[in-house]
Amino acid sequence: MSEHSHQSIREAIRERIASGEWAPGSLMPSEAGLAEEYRCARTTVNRALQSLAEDGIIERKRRAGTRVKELPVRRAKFEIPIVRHEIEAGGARYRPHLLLREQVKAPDHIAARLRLPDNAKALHLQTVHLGDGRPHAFEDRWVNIAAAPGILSAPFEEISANEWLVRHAPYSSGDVAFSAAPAGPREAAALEAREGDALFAIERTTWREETFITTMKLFYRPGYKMFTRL
Amino acid sequence: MSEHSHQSIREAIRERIASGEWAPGSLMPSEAGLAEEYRCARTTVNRALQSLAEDGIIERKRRAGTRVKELPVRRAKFEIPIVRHEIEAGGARYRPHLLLREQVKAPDHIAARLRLPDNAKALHLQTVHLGDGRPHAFEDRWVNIAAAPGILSAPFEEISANEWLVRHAPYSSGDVAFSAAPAGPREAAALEAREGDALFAIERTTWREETFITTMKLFYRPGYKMFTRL
DNA sequence: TTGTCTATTATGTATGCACATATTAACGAG
DNA sequence: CTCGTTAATATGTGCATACATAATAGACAA
Repeated sequence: MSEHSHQSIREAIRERIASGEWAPGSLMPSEAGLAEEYRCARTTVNRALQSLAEDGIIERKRRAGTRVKELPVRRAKFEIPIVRHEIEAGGARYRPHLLLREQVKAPDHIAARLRLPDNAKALHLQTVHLGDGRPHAFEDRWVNIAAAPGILSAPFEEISANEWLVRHAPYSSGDVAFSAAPAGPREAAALEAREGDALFAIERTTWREETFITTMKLFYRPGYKMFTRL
Repeated sequence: MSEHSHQSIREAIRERIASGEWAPGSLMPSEAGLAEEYRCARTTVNRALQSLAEDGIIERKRRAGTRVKELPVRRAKFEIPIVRHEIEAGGARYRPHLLLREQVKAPDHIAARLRLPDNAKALHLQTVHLGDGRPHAFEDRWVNIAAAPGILSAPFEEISANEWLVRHAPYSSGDVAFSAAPAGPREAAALEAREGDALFAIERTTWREETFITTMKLFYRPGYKMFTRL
């Protein structure tokens, strides 16, 4: 009878929701009630319900109680892929190949995104990520040099810019955008694709406190898919 | 001094990691140690650390202790977008427009994905999601009729198939794939785009227990981006 | 009727404690 | 020195309790 563990209770409740026992939008029993039903402490039920709330399955409000979400917006938790891991997971040998490394004044939209002072130079990097020598993704990156001391002498033939930055300029937050983009001449050449091919792209900008560190756009080879589970 | 709340402790620790106080890969103080430092119960520190572990920032092992991840794989939690919400969030009026509704034998790759018995018919739906009358996304969906009783008489002129299914055939799990695809004649016509345009696409298959409910592919209008935050 | 105050209630969270469990380190027998 | 046993230790988790906080319902007054 008593399945007392926040995980099992979580799954039991989730199942009861899925079965329709509590309709979308309807009020569920209180923590105290469920605790009695499952013969466990309220703390345990609380943990189970908080977990379900985090996943967007239920909604909780003080005093008002817990209710099943009308439209269970599934909050998928997925990992921002690290290119090297993707490639190695496929059994291939990873190698980053640096195509371009220059210090120049960044174009306006990049300077704005990194909040660079006027006329400041930034580090511009272009890399192809290779798996067993074949192109997997093309990366176009701008780095705020002031925010990443030492980057000018980093050995990007051995380690990718991403990994160097993670180790030497830890960031606290960032934003990400996923999109589809047609391959331009640059991307087509780097990925051995045709101009105009539909490429899956990830843009990412990261910062720490008020300091912007880097912004990049990653174009995957044609046909790439990013998977996750609900 | 004593900031005792799992949230504030979580942020404090996160900040200390970001600042480099504990290098990637290195061992952090034990829960007991941190509890003493922050003058709170071990339970509270435990909660803070579990939360950081969920986000992929630290790694914990019994007896071995807690260590900062070498490559902090950021586990971004983001919401699988609901088209209606996206459109309404932009201030536009949402309307689904049903282009096709047929009961036919599903093509092999669809039948396989839904685990349909041989020669079983499935419900095939094609919908354009409109915002203020302009196309926002094109949806191509197959539904396992046996898993969604009543769907044959659902009023898809008023409610989108997605919302009908969420309410009447709750699912417990699913998988999702993001990709880029060139617009075919169908997508181009529905989205008022040109053939070959790069479209952002989401594929989703959902099931409950062992029963597959539906599989669909959603093509967004050219230029669409999906945002999230780390 | 309308607005304000108050009591009630469900969730949020901190605490101290006990015990479970995985893993490592130390130890001892051969 | 090697292998297997045992002890030590950090995290995992449950419980009872206490109090905080938000939101609501109800009482009461204007």
